[in-house]
Amino acid sequence: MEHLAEYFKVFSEPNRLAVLEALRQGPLNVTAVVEKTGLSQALVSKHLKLLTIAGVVKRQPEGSLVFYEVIDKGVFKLVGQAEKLLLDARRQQLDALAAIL
Amino acid sequence: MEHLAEYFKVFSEPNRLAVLEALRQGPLNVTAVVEKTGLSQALVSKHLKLLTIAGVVKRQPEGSLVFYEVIDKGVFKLVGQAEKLLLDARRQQLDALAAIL
DNA sequence: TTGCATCATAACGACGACGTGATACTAGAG
DNA sequence: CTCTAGTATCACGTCGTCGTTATGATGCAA
Repeated sequence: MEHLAEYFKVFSEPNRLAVLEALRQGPLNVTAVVEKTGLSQALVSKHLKLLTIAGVVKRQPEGSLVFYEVIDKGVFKLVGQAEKLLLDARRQQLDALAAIL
Repeated sequence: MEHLAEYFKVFSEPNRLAVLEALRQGPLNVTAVVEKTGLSQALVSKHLKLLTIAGVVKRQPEGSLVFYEVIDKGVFKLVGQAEKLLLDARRQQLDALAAIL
């Protein structure tokens, strides 16, 4: 249960999520992720390291570049599910509000 | 994207996850959750409030008791999916290790 | 070898979340 | 009305994580 919470924590950070999204369409090297997200290089490196340790992303050096790739694209399904639940939660809250007014 | 991260954050805490699990089989009042989880009353109250604000759980007072209920049981699907991905990530890491040794 | 990218790490300060203990609030029993 | 069980909230200390700046390490080209 603690491990599961830690896994969720991987996705609980906006910038980390942005880094993950940058990798949705395929492998990118660090600089490419930096340009695509607008985050600082040090920060991108940190998040990529976390994602690697979490087993979400795979690190592969190629010459002087280092490419990162999402291992199991099922993570995007997880993200999509969360988005859906988030929308439903919003609707429910509006409904609850409407029931009062 | 920030909101999505916040939503993930809801599930990124072991005790909060435990509170949620306690509600898997149906509505419970606060004391029941306290007994089922072993957490302090104040802490359970806090987590339930968070879950309510997040729209995951519904608060319904009944007499002097207050019952909480999971609104959309799809959240358990989300949790299950995360568990699956977590397991796969573990396997992948072992495979990566085996590829080196 | 020297220089220039690319990437990783260290040290630091700031901010937020967690858990606890104490206290307020509420509804119903007596 | 009073007392009690159930629930919510407050104040506080603690700890983790985030982002930045600066620096270290690596590979390739000239």
